[in-house]
Amino acid sequence: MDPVLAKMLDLQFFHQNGYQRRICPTCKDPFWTTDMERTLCGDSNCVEYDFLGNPLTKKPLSVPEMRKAFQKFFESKGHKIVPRQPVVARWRDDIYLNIASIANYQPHTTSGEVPPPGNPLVVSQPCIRLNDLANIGRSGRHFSTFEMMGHHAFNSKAWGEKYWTEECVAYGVEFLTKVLGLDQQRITFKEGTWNGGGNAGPCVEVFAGGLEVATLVFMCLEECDPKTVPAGTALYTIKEETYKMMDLRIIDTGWGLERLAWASTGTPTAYDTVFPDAIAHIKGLATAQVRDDEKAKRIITEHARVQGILNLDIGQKLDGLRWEVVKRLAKHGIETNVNELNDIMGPVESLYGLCDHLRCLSFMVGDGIVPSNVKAGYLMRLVTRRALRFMEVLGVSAPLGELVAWNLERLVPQFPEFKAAIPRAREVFALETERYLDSRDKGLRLVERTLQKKRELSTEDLVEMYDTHGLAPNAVAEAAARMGITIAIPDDFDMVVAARHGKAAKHKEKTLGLALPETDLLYYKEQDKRTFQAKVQWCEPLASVYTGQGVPDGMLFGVVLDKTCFFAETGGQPGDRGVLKTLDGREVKVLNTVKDGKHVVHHVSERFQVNVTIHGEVDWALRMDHTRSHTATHVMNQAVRRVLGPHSWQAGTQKYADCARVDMTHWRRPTQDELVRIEALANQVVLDGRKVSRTWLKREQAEATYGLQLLQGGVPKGRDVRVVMIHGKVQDGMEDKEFFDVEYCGGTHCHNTAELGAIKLWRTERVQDGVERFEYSAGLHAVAKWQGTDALLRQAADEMQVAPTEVANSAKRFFTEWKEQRKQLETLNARLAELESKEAAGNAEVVNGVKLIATVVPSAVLQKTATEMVAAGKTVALLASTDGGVTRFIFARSAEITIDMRTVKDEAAPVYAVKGGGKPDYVSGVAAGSPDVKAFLEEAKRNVTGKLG
RNA sequence: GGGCUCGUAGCUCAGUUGGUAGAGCACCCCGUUUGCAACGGGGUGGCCUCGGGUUCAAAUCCCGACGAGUCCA
Repeated sequence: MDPVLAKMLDLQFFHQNGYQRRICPTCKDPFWTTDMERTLCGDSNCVEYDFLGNPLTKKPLSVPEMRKAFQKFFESKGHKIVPRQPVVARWRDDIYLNIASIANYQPHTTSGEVPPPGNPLVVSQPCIRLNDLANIGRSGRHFSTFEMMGHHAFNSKAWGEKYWTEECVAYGVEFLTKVLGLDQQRITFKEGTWNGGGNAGPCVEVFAGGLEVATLVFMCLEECDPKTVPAGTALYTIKEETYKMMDLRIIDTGWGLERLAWASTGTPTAYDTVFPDAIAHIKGLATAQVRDDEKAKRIITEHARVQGILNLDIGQKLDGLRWEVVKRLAKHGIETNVNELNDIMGPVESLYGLCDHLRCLSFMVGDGIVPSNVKAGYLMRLVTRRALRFMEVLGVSAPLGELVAWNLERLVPQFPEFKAAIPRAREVFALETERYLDSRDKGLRLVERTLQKKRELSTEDLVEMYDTHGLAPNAVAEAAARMGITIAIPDDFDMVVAARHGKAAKHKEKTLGLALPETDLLYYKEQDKRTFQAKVQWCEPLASVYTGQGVPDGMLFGVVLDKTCFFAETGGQPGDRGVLKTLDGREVKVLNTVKDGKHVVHHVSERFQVNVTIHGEVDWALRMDHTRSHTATHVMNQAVRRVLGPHSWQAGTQKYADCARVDMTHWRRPTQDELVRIEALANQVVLDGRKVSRTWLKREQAEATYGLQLLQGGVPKGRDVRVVMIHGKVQDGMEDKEFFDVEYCGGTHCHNTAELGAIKLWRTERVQDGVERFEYSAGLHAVAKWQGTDALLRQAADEMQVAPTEVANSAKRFFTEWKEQRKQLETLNARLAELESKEAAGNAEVVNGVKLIATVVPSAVLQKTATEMVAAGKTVALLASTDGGVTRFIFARSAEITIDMRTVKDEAAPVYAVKGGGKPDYVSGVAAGSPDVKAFLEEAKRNVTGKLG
């Protein structure tokens, strides 16, 4: 560790309270302890648990009790208790799920911009981490979902000095020893560094009884680009990233709520402490035997004890691991073998895993995630499918939706907001279960089919089955085993899959890096102002993005003004167009307007001199179209949420002049009835003539008032945020609010929804599983859409010569009749072909016992007649048709004749310009150069006669 | 956001280098047996998702649309 950072961990607290600094011989890390006998650091990798059956605390505490004890203690130390955030990290664009309590305050508070909701504060934040899935249910301490209890202090000039390292560690020790009653000798502090979310700092990990219970991070570094920092800045490298000291110093602590509760009970695994009710409930539903005899109990307990110390890697083979455990159990005086261990631990691990996943899914569905094949929804599907597999192993036949609902009901006392999610959970998981079963059955059929053909599977096949059809290799191997075929899963399977997928590029915002004062955005001050005077600050050529649209490279210029009324493209709203005029009368078109950092760049095709005064004029008709599209988007977003439910969340938008679209999450396609209701509600809002306001607020104030629904449209930067609200009290049974919609938004908007005139929802599309795209138009463009569909209907009605109201009926009748008549035609053609072939057969020449037929038939029955003729046996059919203006032919023969009809065709080709081909017994084509079809057939007949003779 | 795969009878799917659209199940009829199940024979059922293109010829190849599945970040 860097000496500067290391020094921060050399605490007076340790020296004054009898701690000694030692180096752990196993992991080589330095640690602090008051136990003079202790040599090992206390990490679960280095020592075995010593608290199982021997709790660390005075009395056992449940999860809610432990949470309360923690919050009350830090409240007594001046911390404000703040509410949790959802498990889906909607305020972050770099992670999908909330992974730490500090994540709630990144990036805007950790950057110093936005004050925290309390300083210092304490929060118990539910987090979801899916990177250790293989350990969940197995290690005894890993959870997919856990609560990270954090006490955070943000020290800065602006926000004041709260407390730093000394107090932080002192609080921790006081909480553990005074509140929970731990013996100080059982606590150790291991030194380390921590990084994440763009920040880093030295830290101490707190261990007790062989269990890591907390990490106390002294966050004082921020990520930086070493090329751009001023010379002489001290740089620190942590895990290959470069950091520099920041102005803020943040106390970032993470206490494992579940682990502390576990330490207080000393049950065999943390799962027994965290979800005893769920374990009992699932056990009651399972048909698989979960052993709970005395030996099994001892094995489970000892297994948990030794498992803690073993490193479980995802890639590690389970058998090897089991064997390690068997050896370790032997040292503890328990005789067993891998088979027995598998029999006992297999069902137990599935039981624990299922309970964990039920909790995870409860939080996911409760906080509004919708299963999907992208983003957070994909992670939800992943966990759902794992839960379903655990249920299969355990023989639990109750619907997954019921289990999650059961779990949610038990969480409601702690998380009342989950109550509304219970009926949704039943529906969502019923649908997901169906999808899972469908996809699995389909996959297994594929495995069977493939194996019937090949009897083996290559690595390529396995990868294909996983990547394309979602079939895990072990599921494939199981299916193959049932067919008596053994499939070897290659060790490098994961790597082969990974190699198939390219690396995702880290996108970084590119800017021109102009050293100019910020552009004054007049459209935020006076949105209705369409003309203005300004000074040119900068004008340089840009690489043209308009090639093919009349602006060649080198002829596109970017103009930055000191102020502008031109709206710059952001948040899915296109940039303004218009003109820039100089005082001497030159007039230049603005093709587009974009943002570049804090500057607005106008795209023009002529150069302007810097410092000249120009007069700008915005294309107002276009601006108003964009404005209506934008306000209509807010109306539609909220209309969708009111009809489909509050879980439905915006996943992207784009506004155009004549239409706009919004992508919303939902677990299934909306029904026609729902679409009708959405469109009707949107138009009701238009009809209501609701006020639309645009207000600048401080971020913390806006979020305290309106919450996370503000983030529908994305995550704005900075502390000053613009809030767009559609006013008017709404009572729709779902919720009772003083307003219809409220969002962060930087776009232009109508003053009143009545200005929209009307909204026409004219199309929906499933852009991803779980994401529905709604396309609509506002104002006269909505009218145009209605007129468009009206015209189509009229056109269809005219074609059918019926009234528009009769179009559906007539179309149905026409289609039915068309099918019937087509069938009749086929029957007649078959009859005709039969007659043709009989007649021709009667007149056929016989050469060496082979009937040789050469005749002209209607093209409609050409093929059928040929088939008919050769089916009779010992026949060569040389048929042609001349209707339709082309000479088509088929040369076919019965199976027992050996002539290759392709050569007959080829030999006629030079004379008659024959094009065609086929198989030895059947060729077809056209004879383009045949004015006389009879001569053509005669020629072919002579040829065949020769070959028969 | 990126990648891969699939749309053929009511269902599950074949369909070879482009060359006569198929099987099993289901359904209907006849027969045998009869407590049911079953068995034998025959039959009904296809805008090969849609729109372009290439070709003498497209279910098949190419492009696009629509619909569905799946993996990765």
